Amino acid sequence: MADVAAEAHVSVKTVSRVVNREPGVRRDTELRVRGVIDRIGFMRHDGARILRQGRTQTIALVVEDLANPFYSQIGAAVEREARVRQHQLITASAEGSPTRERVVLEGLINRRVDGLVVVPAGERPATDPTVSASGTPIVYVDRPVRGEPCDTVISDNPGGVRSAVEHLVANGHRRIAFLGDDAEFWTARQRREAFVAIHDALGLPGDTRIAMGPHTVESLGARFEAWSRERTPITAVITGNNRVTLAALHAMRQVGVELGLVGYDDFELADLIVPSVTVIHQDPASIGQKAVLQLFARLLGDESPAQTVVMPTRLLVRESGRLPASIRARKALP
Amino acid sequence: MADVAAEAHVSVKTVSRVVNREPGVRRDTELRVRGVIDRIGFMRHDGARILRQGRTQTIALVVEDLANPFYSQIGAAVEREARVRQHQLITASAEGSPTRERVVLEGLINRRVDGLVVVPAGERPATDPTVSASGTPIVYVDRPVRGEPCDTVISDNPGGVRSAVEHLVANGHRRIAFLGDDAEFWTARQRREAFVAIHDALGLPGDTRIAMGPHTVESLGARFEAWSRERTPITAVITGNNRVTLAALHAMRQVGVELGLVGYDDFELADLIVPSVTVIHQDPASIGQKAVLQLFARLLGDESPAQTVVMPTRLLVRESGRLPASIRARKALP
DNA sequence: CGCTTGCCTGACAACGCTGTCACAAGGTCG
DNA sequence: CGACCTTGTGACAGCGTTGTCAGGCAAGCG
Repeated sequence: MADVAAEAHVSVKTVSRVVNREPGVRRDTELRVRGVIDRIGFMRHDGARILRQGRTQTIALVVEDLANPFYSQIGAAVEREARVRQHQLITASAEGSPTRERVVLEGLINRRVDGLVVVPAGERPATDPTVSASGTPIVYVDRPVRGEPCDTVISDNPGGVRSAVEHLVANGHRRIAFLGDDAEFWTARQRREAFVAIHDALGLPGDTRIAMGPHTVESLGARFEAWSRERTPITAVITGNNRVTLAALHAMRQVGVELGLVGYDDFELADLIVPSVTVIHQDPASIGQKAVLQLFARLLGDESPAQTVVMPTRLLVRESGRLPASIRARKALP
Repeated sequence: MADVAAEAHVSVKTVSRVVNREPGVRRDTELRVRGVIDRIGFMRHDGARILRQGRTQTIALVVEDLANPFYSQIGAAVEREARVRQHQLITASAEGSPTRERVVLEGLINRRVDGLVVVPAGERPATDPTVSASGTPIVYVDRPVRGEPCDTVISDNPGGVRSAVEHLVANGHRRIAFLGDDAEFWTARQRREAFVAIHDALGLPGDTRIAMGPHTVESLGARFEAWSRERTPITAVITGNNRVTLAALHAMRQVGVELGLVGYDDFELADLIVPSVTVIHQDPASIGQKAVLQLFARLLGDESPAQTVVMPTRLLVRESGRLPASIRARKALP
């Protein structure tokens, strides 16, 4: 900037004014400065600008696994919203480890990102002193954290699970199993609890099968085979998220069992599988968008109490919730 | 840092030394400083550090659409590699527009990112003066750019397409169509050209059907119907990327045609569809990783000539390449 | 005892920008 | 004709670090 100033016979401040389109620069001065800028290819150093102004115009997104479509869709939405607000997005992955999450968050706060959208790995980061002391606004997504209330955007897990169970029951299923992801995840636990609650409320058989992850195709296959050998086998499963759904589909195919299925999370091609898969749909893009909106509200000075937004889910009814033909036949026998 | 210094009765420089674990600080001084740091919760301001040191420890990834699994897998790989090298990753989307890409790249260069991994929207960004003048190392991914040679990581498109055509021919297909994505994309064009070349080399019928995108389920459905009414209808299609494959699958289902299919890009559940989908597999994670490795080599001073890495593809043979039963029957008739 | 050596520590400038304030020149007004 | 405003411009400090260099002090050496 000093070079430009010297070349254009003005002060650096005037160059700064031109670069930032500040008013109060005479037309011919501006043109002269612009000419020099173009000629020597000057580009403002945003690092210095940031240091001076205090705002980094950057927000960060911390997720578990960027390759998971659920998170990548959130990521795409967050990036888009950030971009239209002239902010850049740093994406970081904690790979599900609270320890790594702490390190990642500290790094981001050292960088003075203006705000954070976080899918928390553990459940207590809110009380992490370094993070909360920094005053950086955070919006949590998909899972809440313990401690004082924080801005959070979650899915209506109980509602989603209820719609799934009711749908299966309406289709004649009575013995329904729940396959949740790792119980370490709050989401997995909340969905399991919702499942148990609605299951009891509907007066379904008491000896429910519930299995929490991590699941593999093999482990699920073995489980399905074992279940199918029982006296009163289950006829349907509800899977706790997209990972589990995919594993379950592969496992069913592999061991050749036929079960009713409703999966949490929609996924590409769910409608092309045979039978097409009924899912509890939650829209990751809306979730991400909602989170960013809340974050920017905070950045603009919104001081209202922390807010938890529960995003509605929608049951996308396809075919997999029906009572499989083989089961209908078997039941008709005696 | 000044606060810490005052509190610990040392100079800011000593605090700096402690924070950065520089040698040459007496044990008790260090402990005293650390105590104060913990007590008042000091966190180094990386912005200032960056300004002073010149390196931002940040790289950026510019893609077309973060929600597309192909890109999000690249993103996950790039983020991981960046993280292990103590760098942060800024992800940005240009939404396929060269104009927006220019703006995005300028923004990133203003931020002085240390390096860029770019899936170029247009074909000439390399010659963009602002970008090249900045001296920021760039590695292009998935598509090359025109102009002087640049570090590039691309997929072996001709090889992939050839394996697909040969596979279909080996399964008895003779009349094969190619459905490419928008011809604006280099990848789409290169795959089309490879298709034409191998098609001719194998002496297949000359009146090949080739249709470039953008495609929708509806447009493809109409096309399939029209094609099926011809005197000598095609029996198989090759789809030019994951987007097209998905649309084609939906379209086939919708209009009820049965065609052989090989798709470029593997996708989740390709093996669970009926018939399972044979694909040309390219590994986005390896592509992303390769790109980052090259980028960091440049950052560490590698001055060797620009390099184009062609990543091999692998044909994952499933069922969709077979001659559909209906067609076999029809052929047997006369 | 004076001199060198090595170890700690601190003063200071600089990284590149922008906010504040001051100032000059020209115009307007009573 | 002086007081006052408006417009365009520049000097300067300071954002929070770190690299450089210099200095103080104790130990080692001849």
